[in-house]
Amino acid sequence: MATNAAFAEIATLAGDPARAGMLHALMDGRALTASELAGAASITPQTASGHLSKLAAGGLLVVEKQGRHRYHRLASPAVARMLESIMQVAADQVSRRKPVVTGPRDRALRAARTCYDHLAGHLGVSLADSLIANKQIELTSDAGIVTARGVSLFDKLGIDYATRKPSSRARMLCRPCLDWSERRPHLAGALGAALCAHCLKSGWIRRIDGTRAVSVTTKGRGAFRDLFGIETV
Amino acid sequence: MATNAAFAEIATLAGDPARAGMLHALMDGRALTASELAGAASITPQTASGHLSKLAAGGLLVVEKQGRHRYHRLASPAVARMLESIMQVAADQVSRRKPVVTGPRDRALRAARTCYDHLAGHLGVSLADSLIANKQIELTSDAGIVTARGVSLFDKLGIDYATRKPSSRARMLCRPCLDWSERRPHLAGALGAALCAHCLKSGWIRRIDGTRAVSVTTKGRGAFRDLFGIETV
DNA sequence: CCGATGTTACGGTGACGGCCGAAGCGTAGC
DNA sequence: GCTACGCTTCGGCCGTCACCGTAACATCGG
Repeated sequence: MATNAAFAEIATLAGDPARAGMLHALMDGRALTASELAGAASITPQTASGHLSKLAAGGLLVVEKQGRHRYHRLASPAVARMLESIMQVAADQVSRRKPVVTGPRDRALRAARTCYDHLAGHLGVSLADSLIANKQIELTSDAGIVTARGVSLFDKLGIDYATRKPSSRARMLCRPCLDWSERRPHLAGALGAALCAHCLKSGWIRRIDGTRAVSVTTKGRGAFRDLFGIETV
Repeated sequence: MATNAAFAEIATLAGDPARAGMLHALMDGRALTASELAGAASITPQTASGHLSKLAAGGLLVVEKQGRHRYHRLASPAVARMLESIMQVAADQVSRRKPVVTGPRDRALRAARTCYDHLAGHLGVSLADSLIANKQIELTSDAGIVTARGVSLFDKLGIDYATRKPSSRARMLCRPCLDWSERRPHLAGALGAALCAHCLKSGWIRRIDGTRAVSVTTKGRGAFRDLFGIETV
């Protein structure tokens, strides 16, 4: 079967430690240069270049030329979802072997980070918990919906959660995404992306240098407390 | 980062052609013996044995001893979803290069097959289309819901689509799954699994020997025509 | 035009891993 | 017990691929 070979090819591309590191670094949805990715994967630029051409040839990345820089980005949300799903399975195995190894440098990542286009980490899970507790969304392991209460909340915040809305406004769709550090679902999908964008735009959170981690601003601390009852550290 | 190594390990496990073939064969959710899997991957039993121990050690498979047979099965729905998501990315690349290569022996698979625990192929997509057209479900690329009309339909059929139902019966949750052969979403999640189980239990479809393909019975042909307006060949 | 920077191409080296043949172990049936 | 069968382990062969050094190629700034 031809699909079988293609499957193995894609998985092999993701299977190399160096390439995995680069894909991991691109999971925040931004575009990075070959040198930045080389640093992220701890390899030389020329080795990274080879990997990147393979990833691009395999359709996992798209490349954007801009002067003497070449920006690399995940090719599609489908690729991001694939990486997420692999991380979930990997997280299962890790936690099964070791109780939990909280790296000191991972603290920021575990506290709050972006996951392609939405929020993850303790902050992401807390937000989802708050929305569920206040009956603004409902989540199962497979799917999620926004309730009428949720619709009014997001309207009030001015969050445009859908380009084309389904038939009923009370039935906005969203998607759960298992958090690899918290091991509980956070909010993904179109609504998760819109919420994350709103947090960034409003200055509630800020990206930390070149990582996926984000920090909560003073303004954000107040907003999360007032709107969602979340105390951020 | 430790998670990075674990990620690469999982992806590498899925990346070998032989292992990919075995995982592919296990995608229907059943448990197969080492010999059957060796045949599916076209390798000798001793080679298969090595692969299977690695897959089990990596947590992708669980093994069940039964006499002198050892049955291998996907470890969890999360693993199945991971494989699905890789197939989706792989399908994108395949179709991008070649117009579409319909293997003669794949005909049955493309017509109707199981995808871990739900229906896929032309039949699966047609079912989803019918449910959408009749406003019994709504699907986006991320999520889906069952409408009130859908609830009454599944109640009438006696399909128990959820163990614990969410607050409102009119808002049952389901999940879309991009079909790799049809390239359009079909119905997955708890509802998809329940619907597939009902089709099997009612004798509407039957598994074809040891493959993922299913055939529509005469009884099923009538049921699909009457209930969903689908003409099966 | 010239150096600096970012990126790609090539060749050689080393190691990891898949593959099979042969042999060892456990279970089932006679 | 003995034989048949399924499965696993071991040993050695071989191909593949990641890696880096060196070098060539583009682009930007001066």
